[in-house]
This record gives sequence, structure tokens and C-alpha cells, in this order.
Amino acid sequence: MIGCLLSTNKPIGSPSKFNSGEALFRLQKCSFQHLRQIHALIIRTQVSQRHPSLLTHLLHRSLSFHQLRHATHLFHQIPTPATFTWNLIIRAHSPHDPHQSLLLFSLMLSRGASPDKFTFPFLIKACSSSNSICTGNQVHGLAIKTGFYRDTYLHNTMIDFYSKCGDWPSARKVFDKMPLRNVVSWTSLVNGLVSCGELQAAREVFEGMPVRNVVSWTAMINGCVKGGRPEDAFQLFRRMLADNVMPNEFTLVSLLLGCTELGSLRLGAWIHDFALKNGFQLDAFLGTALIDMYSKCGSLEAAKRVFHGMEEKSVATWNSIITSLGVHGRGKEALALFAQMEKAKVVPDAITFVGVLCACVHTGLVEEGCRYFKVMKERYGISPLLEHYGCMVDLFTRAGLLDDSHELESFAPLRSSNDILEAFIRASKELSLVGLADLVGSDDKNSDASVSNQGFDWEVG
DNA sequence: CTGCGGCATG
Repeated sequence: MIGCLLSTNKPIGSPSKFNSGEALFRLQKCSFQHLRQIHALIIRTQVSQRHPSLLTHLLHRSLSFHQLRHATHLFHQIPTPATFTWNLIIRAHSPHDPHQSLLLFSLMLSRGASPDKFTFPFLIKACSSSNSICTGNQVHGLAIKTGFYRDTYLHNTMIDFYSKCGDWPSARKVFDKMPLRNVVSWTSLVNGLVSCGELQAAREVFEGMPVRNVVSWTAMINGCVKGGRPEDAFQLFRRMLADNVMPNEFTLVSLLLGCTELGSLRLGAWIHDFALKNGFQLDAFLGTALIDMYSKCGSLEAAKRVFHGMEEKSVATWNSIITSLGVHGRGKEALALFAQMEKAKVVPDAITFVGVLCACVHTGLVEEGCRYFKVMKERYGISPLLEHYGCMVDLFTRAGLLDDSHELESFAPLRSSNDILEAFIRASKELSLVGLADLVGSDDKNSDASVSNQGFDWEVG
């Protein structure tokens, strides 16, 4: 009965029958839409005054829908958040807004709440996301001071943190000194060595592991692919299967990357077949990796089939198919898909526009290229990167328009950014566009003020 | 009473 109710988006009953038990029950399986209704009922019936933990349950549930804004709003409605509640909100911010996590932690301390053993791993995660090695060291010290340092989870997180920040000696020290190591500790060590490019050392640690699971196999497979040894990755994959360890989506994505590097359509199609036969969902990650593999191994048609068969598409999925069409010379189709992407309300990013502009270059669509360059800035607020300028240079060069000094003037605003400027001059020289490099590099043609106030204008003719 | 760590796409 209730299940029926939950599967629709109808309003959920009268406030008079609403109590905390019912609220909890409904929260278990509700949609985000329902969650907002339950929230409204909790407020209207004031049931949270007798059951303050209800708001935390609500917060927890909204985080399971990745609704960080909603969760943050909820959090600020909780008068005295419990440590558990602070932990939830600190963790939720750590991947994308790590600075906020750390701010929330100081707020937590200033409001008199005490951290527990869960708090510290979340803080260290925030430090890894923001590459804050100093803050990480402070958190490390505080964990020792408050007696929460002796914890395997924390040690594992710290191994990961130090190796991601490039402090391999500290990562190793944490590993060597920890009293209890598990498969995660070993895997973190393998990954640490992979990210500092010590593939051989990573392999030695991997071979010395007492126990391996799918994540450890995948870490090593991924390391081989990233380290330019895709053959080794496939050898490991065979050993993994012989060990009766089933791969997951991560494993297959890494292997597909290896197929791409080998340029082996046969091997890539085999992985695809393996995924289908073993009941893998073609989610956004796996599907996108397949599209990329098929396209780069020469089968645009197979890439398109995968794309159209995918239910869950991310911005990367769209980027991948648009780029594929572009480099295969199907500029018009690429632009048509970009239009579909906009229609599907998927917000394009900087990489989308690299694909779109490349498509224009490969098909010689000069006016379209200029138009999208504008759309990128004006509709989506994306500042052009070097890649985008590179596409525009290509576009003009191929159309034979770079002789026109009027077009050259359009590059003058590049002078406002030293980084872009230097790279651009290098690229221009490589492209033998010496005249262009001179123009961009010269200091005496326009004053700084006129340069910084000048908008881009890519109109041609 | 809830929860923690390691692996992915352009």
C-alpha cells in the first residue's frame, strides 16, 4: 500500500496521522521529491521537536540523492547538531568543497561539539582534495592529541593523503608504523607508488600482498595502463580471473583504456562482450569508456551504437561522442548532437567546446566555429583555454584567413594572460605562424587598457 | 540506532 504511494509523486497523506515512526519508515525508500514533502510535514507537525534525530535522518537521506545544497540548508535548521550530524555534513563537502569541510570543522569545535574517530578520516579526505599538506599535518597532530589516531581507517586515509600530495616518505612511514594493516592499507600503498610513477616498486608491493581483492587488482591493472604497459594489464586481468576475482566497472574501464592505447578493436570488443555477458550495466563511466575506445580504435559506428543504447549519460558521455564525430570528419553530426545535448539540458563544459570547435575545424565550418566560441563564453560563462585558442588558430589557418591582419588583431587580448601568452607563442611558432607570435608578443601596439576592455570578436567577413 | 578507507570516462 505504502509502496504504491511511494512510487508516485502524489502528496503523502494528512498531517494528523503523521508521526516520527511513519516519517522514518517513509524516508527509507522515498524519492527526492517525497523527501521534500516529508520535510514539509515534519516542519508542519513539529514532530522534530520531540524527535530531533529525524532531521539528521532527513539530511542523511538527501545526501544519498547527492543533494548537497538541500542537505546544507537542512543542516542549518538543526539547533544542536550531534557529532554524527557534523560528520555527515563535513564528509559531504570534502570532495568538491574541501575548504568548507575544514570551516565546518572549526565551527563544530567553536560550538562545543567533540570530534570522534569518524571525523578525522573525513578531514584528511578534505585535505587530500585540496592538496593541503600543512592542514593535513595539523589534523594528523590533532588526531594524536585527542586520542583518535590509533585507527586503521584513519591510517589508510593518511597513506592515501600523503601519496596524493606527493609526500611518499610520509605515506610509507604511516604504513610501516601502523599496528594493523588490511587489504586497503596495501592497496593504498600500491596506488601511492603508481601515482609517483614507480610502477616496478608498485608491482613488488602488489606481489607481496597477503590478500588481494577486486580493488587491489584494479589498482595494479590501472597502474600498468597508466604507466604505458597495457600488455601487463591484460596479463594481470587473466591472473585475476584465474584467481576467481570478478572485475567491476572500474576494472573494465581501465582495461578499455588499455585497449585504446594498444589500438586493439578486437580486444576492446572482447571486453564489451565480457561486460554484456556478465550482466554489467553500461553506466555513464563504462559506456563513455566504450565510446572512446571504439572511436579511437576506428569504429565510429560501434561508438554511436553504444551511445544511443545508453540510458545514463553524463556530460563526459556527450563530450566523447561529439569529439568522436568531429575527429571522424562528421562535423555537422557533431554539431547536431551538441544541439541535442543542450535540448537534454546537459550543461556543457570546457571539454565539450574543445570537441565542438575541433568538429568545426575538421569540417571547415569557420562561421560556426566563431559562433560557438562566442556561445561558450556568453551562454555558458566558460573562459577559453589554450585548447580553444588552438582550435581557432587551426580554423583560421585552414581557411587561409590568417593573412588578414584584421583577424590577427583578434588575438591581441591574449596578452592579458601571461601563462596563455607564453604557451600560445610557443604553439604559434610550432605552427610556423611567426607573424602571429610576433603580434601577440609585441608590447607597443595597444595600450593595456584598450586590451583588457576589448571583447573577443570572431566574426568573419 | 545511523557512518569511515583504497580503483573509473572526455
